[in-house]
Amino acid sequence: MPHPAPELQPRLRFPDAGPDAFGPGKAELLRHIAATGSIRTAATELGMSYQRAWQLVQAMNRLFRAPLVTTSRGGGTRGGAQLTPTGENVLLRYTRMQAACQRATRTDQRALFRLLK
Amino acid sequence: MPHPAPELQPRLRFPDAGPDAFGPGKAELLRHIAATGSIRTAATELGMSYQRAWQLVQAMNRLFRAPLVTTSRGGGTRGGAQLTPTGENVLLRYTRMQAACQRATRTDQRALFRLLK
DNA sequence: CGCCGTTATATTTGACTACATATAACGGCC
DNA sequence: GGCCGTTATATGTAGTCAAATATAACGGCG
Repeated sequence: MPHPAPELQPRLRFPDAGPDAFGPGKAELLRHIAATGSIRTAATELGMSYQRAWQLVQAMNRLFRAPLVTTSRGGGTRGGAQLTPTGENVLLRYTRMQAACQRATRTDQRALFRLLK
Repeated sequence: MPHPAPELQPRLRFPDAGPDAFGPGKAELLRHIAATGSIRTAATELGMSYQRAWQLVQAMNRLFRAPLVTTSRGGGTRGGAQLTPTGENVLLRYTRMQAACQRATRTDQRALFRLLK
């Protein structure tokens, strides 16, 4: 079963459709930053430039009342990045929302995929 | 109660994130075409150019096995556009999926909105 | 006080997108 | 066969966006 049944990953974005909104891209970046402790490493793993990742982090931090990611430069650890409690909270809820949407739309998803070319 | 509680409109797109994918924009266009019987009128109502609407219709028709919109030119009716059964089906299911996602994520939505700036 | 890998910023270049503009084609009806 | 409002297509242009490039700043540590 190479294609276990095509499923759409619901792409939730908020608060609007603009490019600064929080969506699946920023969520994925957040996951990698949490796992690696570095914006640069996360960016490399996702195949995007450091600048792009940095832009996204800035946009995220500006979007919420409190920053989602904190950073540090230099020192013995050579700097790095960590998720704040707010960041962890946002990531947790977003992930849960994705799963909930997936569950709630499974039947219609399959029907629609059968209509695709 | 002017703002009855900010709610995110889940922006479902499939089959991927590309610009040709079916999402809320094409769904809305489909609704207006169904209501007005004209691509041009629908485009005007949505504040977009006819060309843009036409591009979207083309992309939709190419995406699915059967076209979602049929068109006719000239004649007594001066031409127009209608939804095919497939078009009606897609629109129905997409609308239902939106509503299901809305329901399934209400709690997390509110929590996230409280964190926004 | 220099080493190091990271964060942080500025600038330029090229590609892509959106938009306006223009024009053709259609075809029942009078 | 001309009228009409719509569908359908082509083209040039401006505006926007992504990527590449280059460089500065940081600061614990040996």
